Amino acid sequence: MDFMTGLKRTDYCGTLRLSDAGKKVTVAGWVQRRRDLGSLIFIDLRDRTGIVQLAFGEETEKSIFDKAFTVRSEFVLMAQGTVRERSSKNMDIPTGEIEIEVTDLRVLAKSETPPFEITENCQTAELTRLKYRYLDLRRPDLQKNIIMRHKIAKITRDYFDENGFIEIETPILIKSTPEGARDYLVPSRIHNGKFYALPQSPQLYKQLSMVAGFDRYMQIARCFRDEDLRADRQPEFTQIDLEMSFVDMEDVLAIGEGYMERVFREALGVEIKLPLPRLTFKEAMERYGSDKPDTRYGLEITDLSDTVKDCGFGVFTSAIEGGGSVRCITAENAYSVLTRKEIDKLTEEAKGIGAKGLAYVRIAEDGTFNASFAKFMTDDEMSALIAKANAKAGDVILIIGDTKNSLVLSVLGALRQTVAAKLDIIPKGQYNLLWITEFPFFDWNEEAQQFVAMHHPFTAPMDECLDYLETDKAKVRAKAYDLVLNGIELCSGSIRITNPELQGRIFSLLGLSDEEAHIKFGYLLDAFKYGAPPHGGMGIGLDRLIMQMLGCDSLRDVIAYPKVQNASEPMTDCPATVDDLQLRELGISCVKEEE
RNA sequence: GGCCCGGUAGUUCAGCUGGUUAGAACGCUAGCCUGUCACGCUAGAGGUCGACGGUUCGAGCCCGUUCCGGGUCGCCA
Repeated sequence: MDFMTGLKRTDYCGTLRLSDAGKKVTVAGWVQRRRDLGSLIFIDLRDRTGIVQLAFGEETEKSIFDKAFTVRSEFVLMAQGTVRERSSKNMDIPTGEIEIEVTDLRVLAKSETPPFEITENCQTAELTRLKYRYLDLRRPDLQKNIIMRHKIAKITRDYFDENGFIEIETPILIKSTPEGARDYLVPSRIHNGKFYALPQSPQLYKQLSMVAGFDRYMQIARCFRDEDLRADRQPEFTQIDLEMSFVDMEDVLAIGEGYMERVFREALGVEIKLPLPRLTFKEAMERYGSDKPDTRYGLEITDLSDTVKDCGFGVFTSAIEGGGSVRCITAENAYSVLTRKEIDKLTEEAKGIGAKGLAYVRIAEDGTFNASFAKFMTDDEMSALIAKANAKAGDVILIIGDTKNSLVLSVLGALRQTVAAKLDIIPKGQYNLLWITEFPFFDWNEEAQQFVAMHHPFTAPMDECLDYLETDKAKVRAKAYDLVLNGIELCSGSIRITNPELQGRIFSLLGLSDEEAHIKFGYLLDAFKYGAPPHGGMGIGLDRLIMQMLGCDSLRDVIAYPKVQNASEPMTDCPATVDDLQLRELGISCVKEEE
């Protein structure tokens, strides 16, 4: 093995061009590939900027040539030499017009044969890649993603700094407030039997920072939730956390969408048109069956209730009589894709989410149709339905009826996504951002048989809803808003309650006694006694934003060291057991679960 | 916790109706090769078919259990 003695890197591999010809350079990097032609050897050397070709031939000193012969993939090299124009050029790569005629070569580290090739678009199983994440991250596509992440973080800090925000670090070891998601707990050695929690978000600290007078706060904050993973959900994730004083909802939305405009322009060169479109929660649910609709495609929901309320099909009429509805989506030109077999799959999906069944009408190109319920309907009823659904030859109508409206809508919302994917009608390279506003304040929790806060208990109800907080909870809307990008929830925020009296009222409506409220949030309530400015804010999911901007399917592609589905990390194999001594110091006895 | 999909050389995969010694490509090793750039040619090494149990004369293949991974529902104030 060699040392770097006497050499200092002058250039990155991927940056050299024909204009550098004749220049004496020193480069450093990893061996992408060695091509041995006998008395000619070429080595592709790679660093984070790209690849450059090192050339060894008859003009090369023998000891250098022999060293080049021993080099293998992923060896770490430093090479000094002269840039020269190639006799045969490779126009497929940016440095393909030149090569380095090597005069000094150092092998700084050898490498075993890696478990997978370090190339773009690697097909290797993700688990293997994650076990060797340091090799995976060496691949150009992940390098690109992580460097883009850095760039976006930089733009973020610039934007909020320019808008008067102060970055404040809030603690990672905090008090557990067991509501919402499960907390990750950290045992205390000094206080045996007591625990810290890792923050699900810096919510209360940022509000306290408003009481402290910082006026505008931001933080690129790590957040933790001990819940099951999804492709777009990691147990630890990063949020651009914001809070602003003396603002109403419009001010917060303006800052939020200004940020989106800036980050898309500077990081991607994409222009986002402002103001962003808005939908109320109610409208989003009725048109798309989701509070995070993907508006890149249509397939909107149509209410058929009026059309079928007197028809002969009992499933429909009883749904409506029971206080529910019958609604559909009309999949255009889906006749050949949505076969009986495919519709059976959709039916299974619908049932999985709680629907009792899925009715359909398939209209052939010649205008004839078959429907699962045709025998219960007259011809007139059927044509009225098809007309209301705005369906034509070649279309497929998918219909859900139920006594519960919310179920009808959410099932159609799910089918809408599945069908769009099957029909391949989701445009690529499009970024549909929109705000969802006027969220319900309360959410009925079936399990607990009580109303809980849909957002969090510090969210302010809309002014016009204050009068029926006690009398008609289902109608109360909140000053809460989400930002949705291509069907993914990107941000969530609200204007907060700063009136201690109103806060007390909300706590009691949520079934939280004064005493409980005081134990859990006493410090916040106390703080509000000393002059709390009106404030509100939001959290922007940084990982999800980057994932969408880069067109990735999984958060794991934009997080350097992510967790896998069972919340473990394959490389370090955590979580792991600890010494008995460590447990004793913490006053913890490990109880193994028995069958 | 439920459901769906997957697990065969280092990697990506094939493996028929259960039937000889489990194959291919890439990678790896060695030799040859003066302009390659997915270099080429020749030869070679490399396998507990995720694990355990069962059915069978015989299991990579069938059955059961289990582990691991991916997706999803529940869950995620």
